[in-house]
Order: sequence, then C-alpha cells, then structure tokens
Amino acid sequence: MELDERKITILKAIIKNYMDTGEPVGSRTISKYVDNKWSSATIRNEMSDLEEMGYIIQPHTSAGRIPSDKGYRFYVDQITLEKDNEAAGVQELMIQRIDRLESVLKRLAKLLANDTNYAALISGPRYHENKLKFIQLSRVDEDKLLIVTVLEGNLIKNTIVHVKDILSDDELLNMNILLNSNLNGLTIGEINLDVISRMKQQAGSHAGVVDLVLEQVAEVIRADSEELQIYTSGATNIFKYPELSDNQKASELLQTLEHTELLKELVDTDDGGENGTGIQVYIGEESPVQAMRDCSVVTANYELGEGIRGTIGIIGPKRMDYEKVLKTLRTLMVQLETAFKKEER
Amino acid sequence: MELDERKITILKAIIKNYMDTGEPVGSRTISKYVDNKWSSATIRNEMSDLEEMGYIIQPHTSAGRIPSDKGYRFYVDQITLEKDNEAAGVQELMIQRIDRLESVLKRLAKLLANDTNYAALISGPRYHENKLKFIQLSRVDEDKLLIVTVLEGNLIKNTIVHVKDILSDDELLNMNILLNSNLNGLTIGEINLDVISRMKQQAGSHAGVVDLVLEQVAEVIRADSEELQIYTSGATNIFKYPELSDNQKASELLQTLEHTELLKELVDTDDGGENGTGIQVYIGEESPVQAMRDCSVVTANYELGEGIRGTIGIIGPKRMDYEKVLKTLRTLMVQLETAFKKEER
DNA sequence: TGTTAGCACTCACTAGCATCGAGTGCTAAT
DNA sequence: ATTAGCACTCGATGCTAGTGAGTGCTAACA
Repeated sequence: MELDERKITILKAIIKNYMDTGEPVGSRTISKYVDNKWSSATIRNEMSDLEEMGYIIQPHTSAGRIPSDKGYRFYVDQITLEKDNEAAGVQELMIQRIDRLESVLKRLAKLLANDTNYAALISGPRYHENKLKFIQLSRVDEDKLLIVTVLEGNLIKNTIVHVKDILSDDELLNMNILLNSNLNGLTIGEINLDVISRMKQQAGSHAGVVDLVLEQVAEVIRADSEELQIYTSGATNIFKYPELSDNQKASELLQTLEHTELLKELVDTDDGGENGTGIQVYIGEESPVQAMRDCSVVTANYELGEGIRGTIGIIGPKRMDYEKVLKTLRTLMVQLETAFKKEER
Repeated sequence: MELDERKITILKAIIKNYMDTGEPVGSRTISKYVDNKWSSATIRNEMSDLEEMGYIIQPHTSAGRIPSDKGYRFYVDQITLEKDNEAAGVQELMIQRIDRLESVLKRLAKLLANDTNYAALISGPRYHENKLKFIQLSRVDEDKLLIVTVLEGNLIKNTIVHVKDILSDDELLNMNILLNSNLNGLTIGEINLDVISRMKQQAGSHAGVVDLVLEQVAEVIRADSEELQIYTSGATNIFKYPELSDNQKASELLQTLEHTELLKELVDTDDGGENGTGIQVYIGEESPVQAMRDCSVVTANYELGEGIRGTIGIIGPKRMDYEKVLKTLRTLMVQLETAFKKEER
C-alpha cells in the first residue's frame, strides 16, 4: 500500500489533533478538521489503512486512533525536510555577559523549559583536550596559597592549599614564573615525570610546593573532564501531560531527571544527528534512556570552539510540538555559539 | 482533661504506627502494640479523649485515627526534651576537602536525601558583610585580564574583562599593588567616591582600568550577596509516601522545590529555633510555604563563622521520623562546622 | 470504481446498588 | 476502672446496566 497525498494529510491531522488534546482522535473529528472534504466514512477507511501500515494505533477497539512511534517518526522527518528557513522570528534569549558558563547554562535550561513547557536538560561542556593556559599563585593568608588555574577556553578554577613552606614575596614571584614557563600550553598528559623533575630541580628548596601545586592542578583538570555536569529544569512540566503524569511514570521520569548519571546516555552521542545539524530526535522506544520510553527526547549538540562541546535536550510527551522544539533548538544553537564568540572576541 | 501517662503512651503508639504504615490506626492495633496491656475498648475510650483534646483525628467515622498537627507537635516537643545525648553513632559524612563550597553543599543535600528518604534542601551561605580580602589581576590574553576577587571567608570569584588599554607587565604589577593597598579589608559600602577618586588619581593614565575593575568587583560582591543559592535533592522521594503523591499535591510540591524563590521563606528565618539549637520544625499548617501544608519541614541553620550562614532543610510527610531527622541534622551541623574550621585552619 | 450514508457492534466509562469489614461508641457485666 | 459484646457507620470493593464515542461493514450512489 502506498502513502498517498490524502493519507499523509489525514496522518498529519491525526497527529496535530492528538498533540492538542492528548485524546484518541476519531474519524468525524478529522472529517470536520479538513472542512468535510471527505466524509467520516472515507476517513475511517483511510485510517484503517494507516493502522495496517503501522502509522497509527487504536488503544482499544471502540476508540479513536493515536499516532504510533512510526507515525511520529514520519511526521518529524517530514518537518526536517520542509526546511523552515523562514528565519523564525528569532526569540530574544538575553544571554548576558556572565563570567560563569555554568550560570548561563542553568538559565538557559530554565528558559527553554519555560518556553516549551517541556522538561529541559543541558550538559556542561566537556573539554576534550584540556590545555593549561595560565597558572597564578597568590598568597591569601600566611600559610595559604590560592592557585588559579586557567584552562584553554578560559575555564577558571580556584584552589586553596595550605603550605608548610612559607615563601617570601620574591620566591612566590619566581615560583609563578617557574610554573608558567614550564607548564603553559601542556595538556595533563604531557605533564610527565620529565617535566616534573626538571621543575623540582629548578625550584630547589621549594620542590615541595611544586609537588603540592601540581597535585592540585592535576586534580582540577581531571575533575573537570570527568565530572559531567548536567542541569535540568522544568521537570515538573510533565504534569501538564496526563499521559505522563500517572504516578508510576511521573515518579520514574522525575527520578531519572534527578540522577544525572542516568542521563549520560543522552548527552554522550558524538553523532552528528540528522542532516548534520547536530540535532537528534528520539521517539518513544528509540530513546536510550529506559524511563523515557513513553516520551520523546530532542537533543542538540552545541560546540563553542576548541573542542568545548555539550548537549541541550528537551524531554516531553510523544505528542510534543516537534516543529516548535526543533526550531527553538536550532535558533538557540546559533545564538549560543555567536554569543560565545562575541564574548571570546 | 489531663494528658496522663497512658494517654501519652497511646498517642506515641499511634504516631509511631502511623509513621510506618501511613494508614489510620485502630484501637486493636494499639492494643496489640502494647502487648494487650489494655484492651481495645479501653484504648478506644482513651482515643476518644485524645481526639476530643485535639491530638488525633478521625478521617471518617468508621476509620482509625491519625495524628493531628497538634499531635505531631507534642511528639516533636517530647523528643527535643529527651535530649538524645547518646552521641548517636555518628554517621560518616565524608566531607572531603573540596575547593568549592557549592560542591560540598550539593553533595550534602544528596546525602541527606538518600539518608532520610525525604527531600533535602540546602541554601548556600549568605555573606552578611562581604569584606574584600584580596584582588589579583593577571593577563590571560593580550587584551583580556583575569580578575580574581577573594572575599572574607575565602570565597573566590573570577571575572574576565576585555581592556582597550594594554598594560605592560610592570604596569599590571603596579595596578595590583594599587588595588590591594586601597581596597583590602573594605566592604562594598566602604568603597565610596572618595576611595575611587584617590585610586584613579594614583592610576594616572590607566584610570579607565580602575573603573573597569571596580565595576566588576562591585558586581561580584553584589551578585553574591543577593543571589541566594538553594540546592534541592531527593525531591522525588515524596513519591514514597502515598499521602503526598497524589497528582495534585506531588506536582505542586515538586514545582515549589524547583522554584527556589518560593523556598526563601524557609531559609530566611534568622530565628534561633527551639532550644537555641538553630533547628526549626514546621508541622503542616505551621509551614510558611503554601505547598508544604501537607508536609513537615525541619530546618537547621549552620554558621561557618564570619557571618557566613545558611540553612539546611528536610521536607517530608507529616509522619516523618522526627527523631532520626533531628538527630541527623544536629550531628550534621556539628560536622559541617568542624569540617569547615579544619579547612580554615 | 471511489465515496458516502446507515447501521450494528464494541467497549471504556459511569452511576447505582448491594455487600463487606475494619473500626467505632455505647452498654452492661466484672 | 476495665473489659466483653454488640449494633452501627461508612469507605472500599464488586457487580450490573446504561451511555455514547467510535468503529467496521454493507449497500447505495455518482
């Protein structure tokens, strides 16, 4: 059987209607929806075909039809085809100049959640090759030093250490020079025994401090590349969709959203996504996360140059407004990247 | 009527039982609970009295009794009286040495939630009088400077700024000296026009940089004292308690937990709490937060010296295990404070 | 041959009703 | 003062009949 023009129209009508109401949609509804272009009986026949072809499902014998995963999939593919180059009245996102990327991401997640009425998720950037850009040692108290580590991409980390060795101001200055001249531009892998022993030699009596600092720096870099930060927002939006908010499912889904380790699967895709946009759509069973088998998940990868990349995701009911979500994510990607570039300038 | 020994025993038995089951408890259950010391009929009479006195409630005529807010209140007060100085097998909390307090707090919230099976909430410290301890300017790129601001209590903030004025290394050094000699030890209120104009004068041709830096520093301090950080964890634990997890209530509660601004009321109490322990117990209607009228909330204020203080809270059903929660919070307070003192050493 | 009107049929949902039983309050005996 | 016994209450459970949205099929029609 073939998916002709009329079947497509009807399928779309079913999906759109179901998106609005969340209730199975019957033949008469569709008939009215298309201005009685075809009678309900005709629609019934077509629906029967569509069901046979697997695009729609009848929850029970005497109910209307709802779209199947395959149906949604068709719909989504359709949308991505009809490239909406209409520049989409770019919403103002107000990415303010803030020092901490983290803070931007959190806000972004909140914004997305509010905007779409679905749950939003955003993963902090993973730095694939963390190069040291700059280290600064300063004294904060007599026996305490502040280590400021700046990594490629202007990621800044602070550590405070206690030293037994009290350094004079001059010695501190020298230590700074020593550290920077030896370490700048290196990744953690490149800081090998060779480099370390050379530095210790140069440090002379203060080799202990070198050890201490290196240890902290290593920890900072490691922590940052391992510890995958994921922020979620608007998780409670799922209560807006009855089909997700029965106690069992809601609880499971919310718990999953709370435990970031369960979300890794979603943000780990290095995949380019469909059409090279970096956007992925998981419908129902397609989702890699168990608890989201009744949802749809749309993820997009952002990349801020220098191998700094992360993922933004939207989690909603299968009947989510794919068109809007895709559009939102696409414009967001652009804005995020340009905003960052501007900042970087 | 008087609350005699037996009534107290029975009241406690009712509360304990209800804590376990979450179901109204009947006279026979209690009779068995006290090893048939009194018959169910006797219990019934006592229960009738207790109800009249307002300590328990009958949800409907032919059901058992559940504790009223007043009943819980009595129970909690009772517990706080019987000081559990039994040193309470101090649980290991593993507060590791981490540079960022934020990270500790997040972990703590998670730990608390896991431990108690209730929702946990923890507010980041508010700094009442932010004194500048130390400022460090470093060059990260040709036209970009890194400002590290260290506040009293070793709170560190980073900002990167773009400068038009390119400073030489020497000038940068001088600028650092200028900044620190003028600003150290001042609160933001103390940085007035007088100080600023003096600094600008000293800076000569680089007065613009002074402006830029001061602006950022001011922003950092302000942001930090205004922006109240609240972390929550284990919100989904509420699904473990049927009386809270009907859709309406669960949704409302979770939404409240997601919107930190709604939680301010809880952490804003400067009140010393009962018995000067800084611990507050809100039972049902006592809670200042609307959505928690069906819950109990226990909050504790921690103080890490220097006016740095915040709040930890536990949110659970009214039938929460007050004894455990109070004990946990109390020991946690101690541990947090000592851990911080050690770090501070 | 494709479309449509009509009709019998299905089945989730609801209201109404009887039943059940945990739990109560009261009374009378101990 | 305590307790055994009993009638009573009322939410919960289960059953039945009725309702209506929606289907599938057939036959008529353009």
